[in-house]
Amino acid sequence: MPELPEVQTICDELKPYVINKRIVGVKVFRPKCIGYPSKYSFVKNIKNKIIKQLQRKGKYLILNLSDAAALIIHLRLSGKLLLFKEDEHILPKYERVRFYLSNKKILSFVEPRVLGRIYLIKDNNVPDVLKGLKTLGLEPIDKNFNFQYLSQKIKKRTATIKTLLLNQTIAAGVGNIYSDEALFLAGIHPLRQANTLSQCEIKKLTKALKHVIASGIKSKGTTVSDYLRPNGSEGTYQFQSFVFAREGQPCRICQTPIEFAKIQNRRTRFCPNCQKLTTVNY
DNA sequence: CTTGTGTCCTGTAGGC
DNA sequence: TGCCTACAGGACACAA
Repeated sequence: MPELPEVQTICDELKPYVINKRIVGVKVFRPKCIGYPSKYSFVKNIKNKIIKQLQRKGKYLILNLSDAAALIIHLRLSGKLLLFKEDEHILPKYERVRFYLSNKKILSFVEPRVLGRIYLIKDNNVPDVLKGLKTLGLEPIDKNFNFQYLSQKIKKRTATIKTLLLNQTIAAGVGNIYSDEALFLAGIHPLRQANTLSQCEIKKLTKALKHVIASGIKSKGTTVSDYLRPNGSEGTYQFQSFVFAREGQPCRICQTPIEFAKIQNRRTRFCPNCQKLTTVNY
């Protein structure tokens, strides 16, 4: 599932191939994947736009286009952006949208589960269907994401800390993988109520979030099922993860088997020994 | 405002 | 073999 490090990797690796290239054509195989506007307007308005800039905000990838337009892509669970040459005649399975670029490259939006979306906006007018982009909180790698920030966001909340880490208005770009990893590094059980965390624990969690996101970027993301980089290669963070996708395997610190719990209908992995459910006061 | 639950989607895995 | 169900989960709508 693409989170901040995965989307950052995609952004970085697409850049050299798409900046200042013109979108000469587009094919929409699955109109559902166009979140805004209609398929008709999307196809009509995107043609001949030039990709001026690429950036990432939270888990959103933003392609700034000529004529004050922007293409915004959210990969959700299983979305990929693959890049290949026109003359390679590659037809990826589950390809939903395909962009033809002026350098004879094809940018392919592949999304088996059809939850990912592509939006085309104009003059910075963000439609309601994209309001998550406007309400993003700080990203853990932001220098302003510090103890004060996180503490103020969570200290009075009764929800579990895991739930709040997945909340994009609190920690933009964090998803299931990196929230589990950060909670492990901070020694905090994912089911802890946020308002029971000590100052020390929130400080540890702040540091852990910054660390796992930065490590994820260095590793070019985590490949466990769907995520691939634009050239089809895999990320490597999964080889260093402490808990993610390791249920049943021994904890790398204490050998206790990693467990999982369902939190907000999400599978959450943790070490029952390193991450105690009881409040710890320092 | 906050919290928890249901929904969108479809391929895959496991049960029988 | 083949049908069925549960599951994966990010974001959002909605109810309480």
